[in-house]
Amino acid sequence: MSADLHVILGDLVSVNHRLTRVAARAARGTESPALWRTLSVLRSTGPIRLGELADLSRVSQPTATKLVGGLVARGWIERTSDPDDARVSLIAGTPAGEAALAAWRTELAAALLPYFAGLPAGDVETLERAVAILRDRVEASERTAAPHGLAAEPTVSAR
Amino acid sequence: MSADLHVILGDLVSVNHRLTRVAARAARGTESPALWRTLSVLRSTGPIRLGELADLSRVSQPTATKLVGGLVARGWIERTSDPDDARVSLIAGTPAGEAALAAWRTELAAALLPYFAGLPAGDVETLERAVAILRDRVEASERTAAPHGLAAEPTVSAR
DNA sequence: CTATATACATAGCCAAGCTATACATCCACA
DNA sequence: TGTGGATGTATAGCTTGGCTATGTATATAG
Repeated sequence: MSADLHVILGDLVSVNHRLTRVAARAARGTESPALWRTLSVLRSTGPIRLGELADLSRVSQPTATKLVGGLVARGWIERTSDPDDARVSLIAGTPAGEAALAAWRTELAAALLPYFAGLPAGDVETLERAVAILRDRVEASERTAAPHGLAAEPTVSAR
Repeated sequence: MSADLHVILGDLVSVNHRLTRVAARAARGTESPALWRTLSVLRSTGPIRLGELADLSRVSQPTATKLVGGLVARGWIERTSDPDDARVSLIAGTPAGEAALAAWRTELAAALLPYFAGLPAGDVETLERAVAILRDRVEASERTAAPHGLAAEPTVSAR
């Protein structure tokens, strides 16, 4: 018998926060969750303008500006100006950024692996499906979130 | 067939970060994830000393000191001194703290609910089981958490 | 051609995380 | 019975990521 969705969502967010701490400590030194999140959004959308990036990342525009600054400094993204509108800057990931993101994911997964060692195959599959469900919901919310009508392009299934 | 656990874990952390942003924006004004996390740890352990709280919360001791300060200021926890050891302060939740935590969870869940509306019963159940699995792993890691000092090396049972 | 709207940047604040270090207390042992 | 090292917390000071409010440049409408 399934508990109320309310309860599940509360538990989900709680356990997420705890897992985040475990991950942060497991992957010592390699931190900057916000940067990875931003990169990961960029990767799933392709080049977009800064405002769109902010909306999709669910952060304010000034926060996006800051994060973009950090990513550019690391050479993980590039800004180009829109020829049709001098106000906007288009943000795109670089190969270096993609490589860094992949490296982080690998390292993080390796660090977390011991905590999940010996997990029954059925549980692994449950986690996999849960991740898919969550990603779907999050991305659906992103699609309806962007007040920039232009962003309506059916978001590429991120993977 | 199930993808590699590595990939699943990487995806899990990624989607967690995104979900965290969604939750943060959904539950506007009611923020302070770290406080809730701390309260929630306390609630599941009962009164403990500050150092233990830091280890279980997976934060450094100074960070725990800060968080505890904030929680005391809000009347959500209490510190009492250990009669047997004048150095330690014992931290315990208060009824007010428990009520606040419950209220937050309710509010958060309500805010997230729209994103998950119309989720098939099977998916709900998957999420529920995933939450249970994750909680189990996180708490197992807490049990073997670093006794103090250096990084938490998960004592692997099956490597 | 001005006025308003839009896209981004800047300023300035706060919370949460960290390391390094200081302080207070306990405990082992001569 | 001191006294030196261990242990538990606190303090200092830094960084990052988040926010609101506001400034600046460009676009567009009338």
